[in-house]
Amino acid sequence: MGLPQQADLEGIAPPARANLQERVYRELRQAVMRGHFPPGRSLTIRAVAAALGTSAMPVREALRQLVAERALAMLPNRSFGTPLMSLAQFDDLKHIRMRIEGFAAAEAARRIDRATLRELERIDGAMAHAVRQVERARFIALNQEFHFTIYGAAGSAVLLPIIESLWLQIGPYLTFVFASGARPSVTHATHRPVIAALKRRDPAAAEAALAADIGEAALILQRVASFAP
Amino acid sequence: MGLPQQADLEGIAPPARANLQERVYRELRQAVMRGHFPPGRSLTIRAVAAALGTSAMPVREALRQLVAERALAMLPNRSFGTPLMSLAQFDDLKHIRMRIEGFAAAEAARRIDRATLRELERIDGAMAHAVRQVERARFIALNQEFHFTIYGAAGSAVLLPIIESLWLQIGPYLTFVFASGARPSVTHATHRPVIAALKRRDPAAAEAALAADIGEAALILQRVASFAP
DNA sequence: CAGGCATCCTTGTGATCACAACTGTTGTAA
DNA sequence: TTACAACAGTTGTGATCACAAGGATGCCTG
Repeated sequence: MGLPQQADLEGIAPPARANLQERVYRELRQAVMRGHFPPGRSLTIRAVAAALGTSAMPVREALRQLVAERALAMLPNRSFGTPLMSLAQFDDLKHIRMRIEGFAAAEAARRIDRATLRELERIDGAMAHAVRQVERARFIALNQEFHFTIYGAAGSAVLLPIIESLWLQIGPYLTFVFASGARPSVTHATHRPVIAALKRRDPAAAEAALAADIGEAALILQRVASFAP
Repeated sequence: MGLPQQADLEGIAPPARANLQERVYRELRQAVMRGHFPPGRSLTIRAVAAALGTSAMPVREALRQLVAERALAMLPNRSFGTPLMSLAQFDDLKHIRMRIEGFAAAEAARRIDRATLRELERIDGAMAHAVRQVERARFIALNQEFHFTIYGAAGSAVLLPIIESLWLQIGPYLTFVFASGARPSVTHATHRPVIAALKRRDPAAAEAALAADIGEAALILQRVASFAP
């Protein structure tokens, strides 16, 4: 009965749990992280349910899950929405990101293999291409892929969800990248030292280079974004 | 109509939102963090609802929220429960904790005020008392209060929920403290250098002392706990 | 006595309904 | 014209029901 057990089947992806709630959650999560919703955007259960063609049940659970991850917040009017940060909060987030993601980069420098390094080179090349074509959405997706390839190489199942939560928190502010004419090529420039440090297996340099990348990106965002008082 | 606005009312606690779901969430969250549930303990929606005298609705949302914070996990049998870690995962968690909570301690050393320092002394004294009386539950609560007083002094709204998530993840392993005859006095000894470093406003020393405290505590837990293969 | 199968029970999941709190608007009266 | 009250609409929240998927249990048969 059935195919014989094969070693290939080790550690394959979970069956994706044909869970409606899970699908709604993934959908909203990616939308937030890719900057589809501006800061302060309010999301009502019924509106999302209607947009996705489901009932309210899966949506309210997905929204609540995203609140727990700090991707969304409960507005004072007891409604869901993307958080609106003050400049001080944005700065706080930037510093924590530099520290935690820098740490992940240092760990990655100790463990990364050749195949993953080549993967980073590939993404970096694709980003340069996306810059020329001014495909901002693709650029943001590639940037995300670049960073999380490194964080994945750090090999910590504890660290990864933490970093994802941090990215969910800046997510809404990526909308300003679309709105403004900011040249994303700067980010590309800051990626090169990261790759170089990883190749040299230099943890301290990797940490510094990645922190610099985050700092640069935050500086650009700070210029074009608007903040809560 | 009503009382005149007073400056005293600035920044008071939110009205606690007489939310049933919120209350269930808080209850379960604290139970997990205080080590009321052993690793691998399964929690069914209906059982919790019955225990709390509510319907299933608030409970399922609270459970899902806790899954998002890594306090609970979805067991392969599609049921909720506290996570069961392997020794490698426990070690990973320990290292991330030492790094992130150490960083928080370093920040706290830069910003902590005299009143909070006195508060730490008070908690430390109470812990010594609890040790003598072998009140393990009280000891765990005080230890939690000690650490989070420091983390609160770090003054980062981004860092605090991250650390709370880390504590939720070790929570179940605190049950072994109750089960075993482990002497918690060691923890008290490692708290003294932390306080000393904070008093000296020495970030590096505070980070090292707090990391040492976490390392010591994890070592004790490692001895008495049992892990997944 | 052992193995396999049918049955029941438990589980999470999704939908629907009723409700209270709040918002914004509209209509009326001074 | 303005102020206030009533109302309609929207929102999250909680309860309840139906259902499919597993898992366990017990019965029946060889």
